[in-house]
Amino acid sequence: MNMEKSYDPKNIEQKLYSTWEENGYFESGIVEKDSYCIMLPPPNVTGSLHMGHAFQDTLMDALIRFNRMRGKDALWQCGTDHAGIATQIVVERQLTQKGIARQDIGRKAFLEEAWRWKAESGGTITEQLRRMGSSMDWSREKFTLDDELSNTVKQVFVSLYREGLIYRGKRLVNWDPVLKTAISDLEVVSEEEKGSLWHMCYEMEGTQEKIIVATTRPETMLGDTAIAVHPEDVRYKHLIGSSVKLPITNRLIPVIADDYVDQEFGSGCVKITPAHDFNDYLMGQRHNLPLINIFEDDATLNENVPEKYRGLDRFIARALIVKEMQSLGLLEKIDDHTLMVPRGDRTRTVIEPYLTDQWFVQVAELAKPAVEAVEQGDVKFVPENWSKTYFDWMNNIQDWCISRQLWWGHRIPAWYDEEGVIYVGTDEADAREHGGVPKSVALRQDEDVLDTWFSSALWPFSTLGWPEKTPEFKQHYPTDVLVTGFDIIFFWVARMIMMGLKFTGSVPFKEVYIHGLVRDAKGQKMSKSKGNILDPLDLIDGIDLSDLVNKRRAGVMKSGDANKIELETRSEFPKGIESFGTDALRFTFAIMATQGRDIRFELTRINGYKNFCNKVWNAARFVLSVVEQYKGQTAEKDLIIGVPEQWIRERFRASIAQVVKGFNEYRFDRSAQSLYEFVWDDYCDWYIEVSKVRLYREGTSQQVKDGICSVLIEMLEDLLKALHPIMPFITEEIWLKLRPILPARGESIMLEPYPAPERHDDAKAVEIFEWLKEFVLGIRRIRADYNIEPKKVISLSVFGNNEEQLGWLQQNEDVILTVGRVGNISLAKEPLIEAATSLVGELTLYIPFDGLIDKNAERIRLQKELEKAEKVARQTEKNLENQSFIEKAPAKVVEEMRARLENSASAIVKLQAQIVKL
RNA sequence: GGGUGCUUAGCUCAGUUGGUAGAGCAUCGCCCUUACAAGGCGAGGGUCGCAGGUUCAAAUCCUGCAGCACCCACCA
Repeated sequence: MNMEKSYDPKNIEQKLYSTWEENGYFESGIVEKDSYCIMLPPPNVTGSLHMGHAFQDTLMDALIRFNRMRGKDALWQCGTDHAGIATQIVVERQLTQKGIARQDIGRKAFLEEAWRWKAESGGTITEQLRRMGSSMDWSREKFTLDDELSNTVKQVFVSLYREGLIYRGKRLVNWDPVLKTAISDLEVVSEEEKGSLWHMCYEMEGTQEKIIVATTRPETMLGDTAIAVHPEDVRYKHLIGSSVKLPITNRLIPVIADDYVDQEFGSGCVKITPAHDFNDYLMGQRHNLPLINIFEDDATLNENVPEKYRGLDRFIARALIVKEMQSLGLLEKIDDHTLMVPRGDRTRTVIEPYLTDQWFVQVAELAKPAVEAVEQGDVKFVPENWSKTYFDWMNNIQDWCISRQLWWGHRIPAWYDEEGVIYVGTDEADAREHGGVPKSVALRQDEDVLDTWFSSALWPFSTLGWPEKTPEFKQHYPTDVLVTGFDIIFFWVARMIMMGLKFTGSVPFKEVYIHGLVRDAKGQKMSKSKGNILDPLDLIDGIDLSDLVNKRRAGVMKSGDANKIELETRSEFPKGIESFGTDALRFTFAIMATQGRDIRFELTRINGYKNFCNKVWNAARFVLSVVEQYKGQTAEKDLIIGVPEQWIRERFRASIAQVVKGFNEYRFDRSAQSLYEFVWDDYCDWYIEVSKVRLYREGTSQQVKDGICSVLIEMLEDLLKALHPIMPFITEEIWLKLRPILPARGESIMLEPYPAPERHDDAKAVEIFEWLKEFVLGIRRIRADYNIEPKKVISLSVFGNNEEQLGWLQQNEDVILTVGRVGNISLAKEPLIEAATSLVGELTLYIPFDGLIDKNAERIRLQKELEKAEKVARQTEKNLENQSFIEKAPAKVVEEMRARLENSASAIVKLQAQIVKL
């Protein structure tokens, strides 16, 4: 059996993945087994994998593999999203570089471009998902613009429309003047920015009186249709009902009273622009004010403003308005002011409230059952506190603007006749039939497409073939868990719950696991523009410094920033990034996936877990070589299973119980931690070391040797299986090498049953082995404290009259002799003086000075031990002297406390005596 | 203006119904011992953000405060 001396993930991973995929191991069968199903949050089809994906995919894959091994019919439904805005921006940018605007080539040609781009780059992310080891069912891969999914979209749209839950109307919406499309509230991000508050003077009509209004957007004055004051404001009460002459346009507008106005802010007078502000719009409705739209769709000024301002950009117009007001002597003052500026999440441009015809979903009615589902626990958020966030949003939910003035997406299935009457249907024929429109009447389809999130909201059932009653839908819906980030609870999670309940009658998933954000080592959010992103593939394969620098510089806009980023990158990664392999990356994600906290990704951590991979690799290398050398033909029933064997089995049982619990509770950190400790501390540091002694020693019977070999193998296989959901590649690679010496097994570790936490009744063995560990540690501490050369063989004396422990000593003498580098062990009839001392259970072990140890040093060492014991004694005494402790604390705790005091007291006596003698 | 999370060793973080404060990395010794130097063996290091309260007992429960981060919200 040949294994390289150290683990090298290169070459192994991709080969194994191809085998798995080719053999169909990822595919769910519709079989007589319980389903376990996860929906992959579909990544943008033309996107590429970032650390957030890698993290999320690791967790999902761990769950899927774990449940598959536990005998479930596991389906990880995968696919990609057409990502309307994001993809359209990319394609438009490509056209712009060729000097073409999308309007030049028209809708049809543009869509061909977009599909071409999808074909070209659509494989990137799916290939990267494969590199992560993701065991998703590729045979069922979907795309949101597939015919099947598009049909679902149309059906849902038509059905909601006919029920009156979708309507079209002229409303003030968030308008992105760069993309020239409406966007939803969620796609607007408000950011605090420094700006100004301009105080402008308006003259009253007919009197000389002036009033002052404060505004952050002077240019919108061209669309003002009122001035509002508070009805109780004594300063302005007398003006209510009179008119103001709006400067520049010289229109007359009324002064109105509305208690929305805050008397304390600014001057207490508010200019009202109903067509360009959400509050003003509402106020306009209350007071029947006219709406004057002053913008074109690109936010240049339109024909409703004085001629000199027409065609100007809004910000240029702003400056000119301020200048003109100033020259008219109507600019009172300018204050610095920080305000929340609404920006588009894709374009970062300032969003305009803009009056247009759009399609909306009336959400309140859908939200109600979706809230109840979470209240009743049909959907559970993990961690639980996210349900509060969900409730807060759902209880204040606004109608959802679902139309986008884009081309890439699901075209709205609505048609208009000459008079603009709307006919909705799954296709034109259906719309005609439903609306009773004869063939002779020409219909034209709505130009707009649906918000990408509309189709995403249907993902859990559209991918399973709904509305057809497919076997997949029956088997896998509702799905088990949705794994996602908090940032799309509103965008996606809430909407899936609403749509799922509305159309399938049940929730789309039973649990929602919300994970944290992956940040850089300094705790900063990773972003291209900050130049601090790490590419998961670079962590897997490694990257040299110059490539890394170039990659990071490329994401940055300003060249000054790029230089700064280059410097930072060079100091943080002086040698670039070495190759860590997928398993190390995945293990890092898993062990850092605690709940309710973001994770900081540090190279030191992943490096540590790469070492862990190597540790597993070498343990396996050891087991395989040792088995080859020492294993005989002992029959199963004749194997001698010793104390260490019983102990390691019990340790595994306890560990695997923790691991299973961790997976069930989405505490991947605990599962991973528990596995790490078992493999390294228990299996490698103790069991393997102790096994060596007994295998290498002459005179060990073949039954014992075969017992050891069989448990070495058994534990190795079990730990590989236990680790497999987190580290799929290395575990498979080793398991395949191990398989020839295992009883009949299947083709792949991923199809093997997950180890179960079976009961072993090995309490005694555990007690003995833990005692043995203490004994060895006692020797090691003395050796280390006195710098006794590791090669130096020492003698040992033991004093004590605990027959049981003396028996353990005798039974395990060989282990102590070898692991402790001890030449011989003798029993002392009385305490020794000229020796270093260590207390182990009821026994005292002595290492005679023999010139190795200085008497004074030993006295100091014992003094320290004594202080420790005294501290414990004081603490426990304090408790036990307290009457109310004895009365009120549980008996078990009191008992423990007594035992602890007894132990420390006996240690104190022994240590004091020894110190005195010295 | 509301809301959520965080504050524990030098760093990054665990700490599950309250019952002797833990890990990894880093640091300091000693070892290239035939699975692994990507390793082994050992050591040092913490008034658990601050102030109160509940309790026999508080890192853990309650209240208040401070700092940091994030989310939501129409103050011109």
